[in-house]
Amino acid sequence: MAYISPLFSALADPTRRGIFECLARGPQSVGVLAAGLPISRPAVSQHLKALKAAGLVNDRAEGALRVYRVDPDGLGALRTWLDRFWTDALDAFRIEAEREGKDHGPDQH
Amino acid sequence: MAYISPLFSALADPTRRGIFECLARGPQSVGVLAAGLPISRPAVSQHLKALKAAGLVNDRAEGALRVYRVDPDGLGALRTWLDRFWTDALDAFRIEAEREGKDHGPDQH
DNA sequence: ACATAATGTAAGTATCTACTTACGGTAAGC
DNA sequence: GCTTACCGTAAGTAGATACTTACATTATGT
Repeated sequence: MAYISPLFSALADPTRRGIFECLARGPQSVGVLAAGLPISRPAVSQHLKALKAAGLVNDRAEGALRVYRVDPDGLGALRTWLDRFWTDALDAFRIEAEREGKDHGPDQH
Repeated sequence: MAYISPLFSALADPTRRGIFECLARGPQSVGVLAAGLPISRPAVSQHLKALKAAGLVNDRAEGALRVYRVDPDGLGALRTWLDRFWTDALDAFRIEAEREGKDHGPDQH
């Protein structure tokens, strides 16, 4: 689970997450993405680089343009982590509830 | 969806995510958590403060100790975001696949 | 009341990060 | 070939952040 940190780091920044959400509505080139944002185009390139390193997006050359799109594998890894975590937390809750009920229940006067 | 950033930020740091994963195996006090980590106890307190601000953990006083535990609402918010995103991305993929098939399909000589 | 234990907070610091501008490289059009 | 368009990278900088030590606060035990 060492490759999960870049996923969270990539999605932690609001601007970068906005770029990712925009790509979720369909593939897009760097220039078009930058045109709809209040930051420079190189900044968008750097964000896309981070998203790509995290496995959240792919890129392919399309003529002179470079089109980025969401990579489902990245979201899949996040989903896997979250699911495993969800079950662990629920198990802990169940165990804790049983322990509370037996050993530390509220005093009935 | 403005409250999602602290969630990702909180889980982006490996140390803080480790604390959260430890809490997923059951509630724990600050001192015990710090004893199993290579950082100081105040650092653990600060991480727990961030996790609490993100809605990922709760804390309750238990005598002189302060016990922290996972708050399922935080994970639920993450799961909701991820699910909505998952469906959006899949829709975009389907639409893109149809568009590719009609307008830009590979040339069959 | 006093001492001890457990924790949160304040202040300081080194590192990381998100941006900027400047520059280099590749593809399309004349 | 030359220009133009699109993009990535390099270098620099202001702000965020993850730690540290020192101190304040609250609860338990004698």
